[in-house]
Amino acid sequence: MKKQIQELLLQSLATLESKEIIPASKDLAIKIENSRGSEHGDFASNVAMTLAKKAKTNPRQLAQSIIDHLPESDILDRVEIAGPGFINFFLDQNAHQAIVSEIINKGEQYGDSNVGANTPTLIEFVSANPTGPLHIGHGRGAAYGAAVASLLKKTGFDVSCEYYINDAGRQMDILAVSVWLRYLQHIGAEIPFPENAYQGDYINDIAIKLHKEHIEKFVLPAENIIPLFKEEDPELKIDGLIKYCIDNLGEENYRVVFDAGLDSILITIKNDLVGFGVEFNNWFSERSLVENNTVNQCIEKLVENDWIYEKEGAQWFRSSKLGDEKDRVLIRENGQATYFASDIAYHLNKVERGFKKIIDVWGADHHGYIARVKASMEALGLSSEKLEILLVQFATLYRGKEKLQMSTRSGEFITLKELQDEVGKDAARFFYIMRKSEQHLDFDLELAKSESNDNPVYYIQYAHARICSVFRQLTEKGIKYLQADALKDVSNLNEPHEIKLLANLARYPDVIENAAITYEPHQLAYYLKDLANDFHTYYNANQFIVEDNKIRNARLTLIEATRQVIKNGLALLSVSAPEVM
RNA sequence: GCGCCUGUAGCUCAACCGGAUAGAGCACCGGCCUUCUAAGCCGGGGGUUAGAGGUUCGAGUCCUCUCAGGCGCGCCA
Repeated sequence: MKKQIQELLLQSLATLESKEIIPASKDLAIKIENSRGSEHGDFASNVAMTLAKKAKTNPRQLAQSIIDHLPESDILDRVEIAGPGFINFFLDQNAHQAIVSEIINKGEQYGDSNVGANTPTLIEFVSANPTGPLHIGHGRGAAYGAAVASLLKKTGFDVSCEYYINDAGRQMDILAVSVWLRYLQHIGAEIPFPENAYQGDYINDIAIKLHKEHIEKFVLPAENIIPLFKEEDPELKIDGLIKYCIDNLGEENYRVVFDAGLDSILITIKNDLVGFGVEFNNWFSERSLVENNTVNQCIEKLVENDWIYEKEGAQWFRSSKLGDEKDRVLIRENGQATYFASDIAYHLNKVERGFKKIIDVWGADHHGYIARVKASMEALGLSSEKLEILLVQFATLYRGKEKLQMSTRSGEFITLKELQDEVGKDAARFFYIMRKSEQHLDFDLELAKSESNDNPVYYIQYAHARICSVFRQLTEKGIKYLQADALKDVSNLNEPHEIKLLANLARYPDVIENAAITYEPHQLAYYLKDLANDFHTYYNANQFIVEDNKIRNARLTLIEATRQVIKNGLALLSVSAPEVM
């Protein structure tokens, strides 16, 4: 609808250009917005004000010329000038009513568009280190990433979702050692446990399973291990333990312990995500980049173009030449590549797989990382404009007024699974995306759980269930409703609440498109609340099942269309649309 | 100290690349169930958009400074 108005405006402006009333210009950015109040019509444009200066006239006069040259159209009832020079468009009733059959005909496809033009798009999100179960902080990234992915799919992007598994690097070695030490303790060895190793109970579970499968294959004498705890620096202590473990268990056995931890945690993560309604097309292993030499090749390429230099025994990347604050280490003094080195290879790989749009969803604590990744892409001759990094601020969990603290290392955190078990998937998913991603999120467990008026999820779902209920009533009363016939009666929709609902239903495709291209799923959440409100108001003001056949049919098709849009919108957020509540 | 994000009603938050009288929910006050689910609806009070300048027809939105909060500034990931 908006597009049609835009087209009319463009034609009028073209006429004015040809008459030289306004100067010709190449790209006219015509902005049409949905009017806020109905007294300003259905749509409004500010072109007259933006063009007035160029046309050397005043806005209201120009607005009049524009209106005078608008082509005839049956979708418009009237057009008015208002305020400083706004042009307000009032839609004809028929145009409003036509949306009902459009929605019913398109069904689940209502709201789809092709602005994405099948652009190959990769969205990487969650990508939590496999060192423990997902906690509620990861949940926000999961819900947000999944929602953005769904929106992009709906708007015609060819989307692939990916989880990057950080299965290489020091954190994973710490995990392996944590498992190994718990395993030794489980067998009965009197060995301490470092405070900076992973403390969670899940480590014990993995250790016990390891013992069950491999018996005492990984036992080393405790008297050789205990001296390693004399080291005072906790970081050096754990490094010593890692080294001892690898050296004395042997690469092969160490890998078994390492993989026991990795695999077990990864399975948990996958299951939790599936339960949360989040599925990935691909799980990409960091280790694979190291093992198939992509990381080395990448570094060689940078060396060739003089992006690398040596300092203090390490290999540095000249990221400061490309907008970063400082240069960054790629190869440490000990010969190990840094996480950043893998990440350069990973982003190169993403481009080489043919993705034209690459989206990374990161926690806000990684923002300092953006400049170096973009720098690395430029250094490799790739356009960093393909890369879109979306930051998600942290979520703070509250139980009523009480703030719940957490940290992964200490093992004191609320997992995503626990959250879901407590508040349910629907509320969890909705609450996570309800706020703009760059806003800190206060997640109140009590509120999410409450099956009451304060909970927006139920408010929307209730609208859906109520509509389903009306149709059940219809059946009970034995009243016939034939959709195809009923659609012919939509001209009976003229009550103020009906017009409001029709107008809001028509907005849906715009909402989806805008939410998608700005990566803001919260817009959809707000829209659905608004739509649900329109419906509840209508429900309370007008009776649907009335004597008059035509009016009854018209109203039923309207709420049927409403039901469809609510269902479509909730589906995008992976929130269910119950038929009974 | 430097960089990024945030600051809107008592609380939690919206405000569509700068638009018209800044909007919702919660909380508070007052109404609506012999009629399709009251998990609902209607009405009311509540604001110097942290503060000060600037840009222009027009600023919560853009620029500068100040104040407050969060995060980052590793040869960790």
